[in-house]
Amino acid sequence: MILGSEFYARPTLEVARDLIGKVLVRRSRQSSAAGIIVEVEAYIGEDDPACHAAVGRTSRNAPLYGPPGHAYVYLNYGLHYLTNAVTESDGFPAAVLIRALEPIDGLAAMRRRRAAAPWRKGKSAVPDHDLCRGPGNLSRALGITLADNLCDLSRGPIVIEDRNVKVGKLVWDGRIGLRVGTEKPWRVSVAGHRSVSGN
DNA sequence: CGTTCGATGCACT
DNA sequence: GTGCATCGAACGT
Repeated sequence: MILGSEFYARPTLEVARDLIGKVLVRRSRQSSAAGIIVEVEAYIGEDDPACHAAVGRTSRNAPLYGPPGHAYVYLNYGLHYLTNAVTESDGFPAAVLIRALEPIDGLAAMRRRRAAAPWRKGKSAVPDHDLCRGPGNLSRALGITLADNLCDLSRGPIVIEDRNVKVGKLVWDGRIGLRVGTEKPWRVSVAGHRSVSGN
């Protein structure tokens, strides 16, 4: 069952917790690729120094201020697309960053897209459990680009489904890879999962 | 093991 | 001009 906007129109920490174990799917022309969400981070409001909305509303972060249940995709470090789900109410800037997936569908396409990265030329194949490990990696594996920014998560090309997947115990800790706001325990992941980043 | 650092593009000051 | 919500290679223990 595909999650509708009512799922996202809630406090961001609840949405973050409930996204663990859901299935992120991206459909392209022929195939579709999917994985179980095993790691996310919450970014909440203009008072959160790590949230893009901390600088106020700009053209880039405008999706954060829009209706919940839409994608916020942006280019980071000039190299990586990062994928977020917009949460809370229309007008309040908040989102959940999808940081890692356990690949379950479309592995061949994932391997092909990962291998196509310029820095992987001549390198060995990516192990399956690393295909969607890390926010930049999962976006590349699923073929997510700026074209997916603002897409309706209940209509695609990116959708998130509840497939009644059972996952392990959840852990909350500080967000990683940030210069500010690392003290807030707003990162949730499946304890000990191989596909979780930052280990 | 651990830590450091370059690649790379664009939003923002 | 500055600084990233990253990745992975290249070092040093």
